[in-house]
Amino acid sequence: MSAFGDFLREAREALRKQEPRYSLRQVAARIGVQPSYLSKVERGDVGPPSESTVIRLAADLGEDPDVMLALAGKVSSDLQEVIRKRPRLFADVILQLKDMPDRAVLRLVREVRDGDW
Amino acid sequence: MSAFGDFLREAREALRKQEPRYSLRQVAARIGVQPSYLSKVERGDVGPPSESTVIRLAADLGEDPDVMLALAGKVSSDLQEVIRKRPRLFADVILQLKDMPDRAVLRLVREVRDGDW
DNA sequence: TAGAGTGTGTAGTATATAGTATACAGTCCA
DNA sequence: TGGACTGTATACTATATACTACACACTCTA
Repeated sequence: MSAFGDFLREAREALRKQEPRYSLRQVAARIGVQPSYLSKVERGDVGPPSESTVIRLAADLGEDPDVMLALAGKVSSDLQEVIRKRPRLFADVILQLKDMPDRAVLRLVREVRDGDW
Repeated sequence: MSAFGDFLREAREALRKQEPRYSLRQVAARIGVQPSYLSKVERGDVGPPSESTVIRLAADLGEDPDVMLALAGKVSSDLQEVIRKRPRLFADVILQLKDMPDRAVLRLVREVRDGDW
């Protein structure tokens, strides 16, 4: 049971139904890893790849890199920069998010997106 | 110039003014690392320590572990679990936070904290 | 029915991470 | 003025990370 691997395999298989260029081997070739490795990643046999590999993967599959990085349990390096600049603030946000029920987070996201900040 | 190291040294030196038990060597001994290593961390000679070491450090100095982890550019493993459960949602929040000015984030944090979610 | 393409199993590896071990020079103060 | 303490420099290291290389069995189709 691997969140990242499952997501990856489903996304790739969905694309593969339309275009054969989304076979495991061809994707692996395009993003520059061995097919055996990508296979292991998809089956959760090994952990999620490095940040740069996740990003190349997201680009090839047309997925949102931030979502894929989140699934991989990583924090993108540009986000790390944001955090580093205001760690206290970020820690506060995190603290709130931890205890918040899903609907609250959803509401928060919507408010943030739609509000005039 | 190391955000984590500077914060650490300042926090420790401040405590040291009151109690000599906050010398570099004694802190190192209590949290279970070599003094030479802690010295390098404080001066930014090496990167921030591992998550568990950061947490022991925060506990010994009476600092907020989430703040220190944020300064270390890390995401605590329990937060990673939260993210893993709803990566899309989190990616959305992150996306917003990236572009938000400081005052907006502050306001957001306050609203979240004080609001009845 | 051979050849191209498919996914996967096994074994090994380069690099980064997160430190250790020991030695050294300076300070404090009894 | 010598012992206990301070921080730091140098050299080395165990473990984890993020893969590679290659071989194998299967399927599809021309």
